[in-house]
Amino acid sequence: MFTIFQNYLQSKASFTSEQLEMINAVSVIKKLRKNQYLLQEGDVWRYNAFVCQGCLRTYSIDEKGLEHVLNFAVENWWIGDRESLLNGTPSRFNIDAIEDSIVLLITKENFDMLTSKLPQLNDLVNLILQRSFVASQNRINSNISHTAEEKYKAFIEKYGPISLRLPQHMIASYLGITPETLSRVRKQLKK
Amino acid sequence: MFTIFQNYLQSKASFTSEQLEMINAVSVIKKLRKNQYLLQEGDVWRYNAFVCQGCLRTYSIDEKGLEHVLNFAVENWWIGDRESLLNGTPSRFNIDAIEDSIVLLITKENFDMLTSKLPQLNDLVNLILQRSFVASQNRINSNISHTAEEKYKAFIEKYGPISLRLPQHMIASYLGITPETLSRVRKQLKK
DNA sequence: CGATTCTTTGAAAACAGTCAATCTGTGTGG
DNA sequence: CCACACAGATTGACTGTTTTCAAAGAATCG
Repeated sequence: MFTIFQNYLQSKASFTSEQLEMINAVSVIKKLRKNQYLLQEGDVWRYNAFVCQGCLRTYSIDEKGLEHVLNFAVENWWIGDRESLLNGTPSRFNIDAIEDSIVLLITKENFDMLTSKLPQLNDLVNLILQRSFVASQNRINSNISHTAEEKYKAFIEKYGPISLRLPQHMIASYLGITPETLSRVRKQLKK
Repeated sequence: MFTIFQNYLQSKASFTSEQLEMINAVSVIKKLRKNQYLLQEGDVWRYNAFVCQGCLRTYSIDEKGLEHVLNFAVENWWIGDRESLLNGTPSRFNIDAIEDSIVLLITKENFDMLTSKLPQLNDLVNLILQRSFVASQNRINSNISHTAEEKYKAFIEKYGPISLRLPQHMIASYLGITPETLSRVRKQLKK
């Protein structure tokens, strides 16, 4: 599993084997069964987490008990609750595995140590943050501009083959529509 | 106007007067009349911009010619198009002044020079980026979870007195609803 | 195979959007 | 200073979309 992470790192920047060893030394592998929590609402999130294998989701639960999917993450994506990590506050979100998954965890303290010693890693993380921000701005733009059908098409476009791994009711939740509406949208599009 | 920016910087981190001078040296003040563009769709955005005075908005225009407000920014907020800045691509957004405004501009090149020489500034910018990301994630969560009325109440809650400076049709656009719907929501809430 | 979860479908109700008209306030030019 | 134009906000009637509730199929898992 370290190999997957190392391949990812090498594809994004250049690291010596000593540096990779340093990263390995503070990385912890965690296996998750389908439906298993990685983070539960109320807990504080203290890691940087990289998905080696599988698929996870971040979601909130509203007053009525309804789930709202904020993000998905598959192999080679990062996942976590940045708000909780940044402020040390209890998380308002849950993260769980949609498939059996393997994630690589590095505690905030260790990660900060790594980024201070490895400028390439620091730059990489910063770039990812910028891209994440841009992506979420674009998602907001899509949310306020488009109808259910347009949002679904844009989602399929953006997620490609990954979308086939996601239950429809979770995609509906991600788009902010009901599963019934998504089912009808799909029926429309089949023609 | 530099004073406003310096006060802001000092309130967030500690800078020597030489360092502030270095920042001043690459800062450009730009005055904007109400309705004047700061950025037009198709142009490349090359700055980091700080609002000293006034109020601006970032918005897109869809195929039907409708405007969709992505963000507002008032005094002591940063504004710009990070996607265009990061990738050097033509912007898909417009930024214009809602009130007569004054912004402080620093080109990307100069800003990178500053952050490489001033770690406090680098940390500050990184913190802002993280907070911006968290804020936009929360906005997405609100978008997919709430009705028009709930979104409007959350908006007023979050923007406080600033909301009084914004035309209603722009708030409606920000929330992804029509001006008529917002007007009716407000009528409801008056009781 | 039986149980559970997910998806689809139907009908009715709630909600938001569209179009058109009116009202309000602001600012400009005569 | 008034009159007028203009942009923004409100209202009403109507349309269309999405949700809700309920039930029936399909798929998945132990």
